[in-house]
Amino acid sequence: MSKGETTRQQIINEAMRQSVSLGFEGISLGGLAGSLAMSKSGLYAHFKSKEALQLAILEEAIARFIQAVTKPAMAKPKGLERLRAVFMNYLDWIQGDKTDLDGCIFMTLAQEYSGKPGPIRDLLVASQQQWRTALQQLAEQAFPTKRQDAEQFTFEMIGVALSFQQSWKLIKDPSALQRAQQAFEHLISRYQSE
Amino acid sequence: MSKGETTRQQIINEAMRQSVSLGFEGISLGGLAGSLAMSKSGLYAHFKSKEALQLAILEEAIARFIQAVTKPAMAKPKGLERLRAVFMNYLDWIQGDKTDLDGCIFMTLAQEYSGKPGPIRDLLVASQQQWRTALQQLAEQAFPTKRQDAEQFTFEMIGVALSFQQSWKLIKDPSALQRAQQAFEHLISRYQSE
DNA sequence: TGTCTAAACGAACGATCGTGCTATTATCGC
DNA sequence: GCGATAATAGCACGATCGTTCGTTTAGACA
Repeated sequence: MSKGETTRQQIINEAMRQSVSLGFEGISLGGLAGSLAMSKSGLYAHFKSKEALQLAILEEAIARFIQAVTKPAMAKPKGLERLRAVFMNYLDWIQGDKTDLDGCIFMTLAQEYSGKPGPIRDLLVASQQQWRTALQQLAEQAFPTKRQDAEQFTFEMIGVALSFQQSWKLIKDPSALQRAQQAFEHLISRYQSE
Repeated sequence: MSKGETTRQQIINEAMRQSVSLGFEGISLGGLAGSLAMSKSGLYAHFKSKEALQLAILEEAIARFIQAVTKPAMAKPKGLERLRAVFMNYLDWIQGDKTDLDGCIFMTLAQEYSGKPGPIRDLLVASQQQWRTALQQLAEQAFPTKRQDAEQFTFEMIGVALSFQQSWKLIKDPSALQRAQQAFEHLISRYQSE
């Protein structure tokens, strides 16, 4: 990897970390350059615009999410076990201990770009739909007798994750993780019944 | 009401509307003044600082939330019916048709101030805890035999609301409302069983 | 090692940010 | 209606924003 590509990755890495809490509008190129101990213009030379940097961050985040949440679960056997693994990886992703990102950047951007059209929103929505589709397929495999309810399952599972992030990051409720796991188990047992 | 108090309310009103989608950092006093067809300094004279304006917005939002969600439900009989009314009002609040706020400002601020200490975060957290406590009490009244599970119920119900906002505002899923209602009914029937 | 190209820098741009100050205008009690 | 006072406007401030420029430093390959 060339020198330029290396620093470009470092920029994206640091920018991604800051974006989790500050959002894409909250990060500044000057502040970023300061965090990386380099000049603002030197940093800017790696991207055509701030929006191009934001898109690069989002693309990198999507890749990391798949790498951290989806992919490792594929080692598990198809069905409930795989679904459970994805959920646990998802909670880990939200906690951010392993990715040192404290929080889920997609939840930050979902708020920021709910009412703001443009290429960033488009990519974000596309990635979210892809994620929901993937979850839906996992649910169909886990509950083959209730394939038509997989979309509803996805809706509720995402809700558990969102509630977890809010309880954990904002309220700082120490029982948030336990509550999320318990909610997931109840959700599962509901779709297993009959 | 004096002239000053009137325009102060208009400022807060417009600022609140913009804050839902842009967040508290995203609103600018210049832009706000432009939207209200008044000078930036004329607007600024009503508040000691931008943060004071933000606090005023949040206080007003809390008051409106109670007025729109909590209070009307008190007309319903104690128990499940009242709990259901609160949930429905909550969904209305998130949709924002009646408050013309498109979206729940608390969800926007929850993201923005998760990792940003200060008086705004303090007030936001306090209001959220109050909201959770209120929901918990409603759940205890609705399911008297499962009083120790009321906190878990609250966690999951908030998750349904969060998932609804995401599906409705970001993904624009037309079945979001139905999914939320269905999730709530399943949640209720779980706590009613036995 | 010398040369060419890539990478980083420093300075400056116009614009906008939040925040003061002073002056002008409108409101309200007598 | 007049005078005191509240409300709004105008202007400028230092700072920071994203962006562009020309220059200098560093890396990569011959």
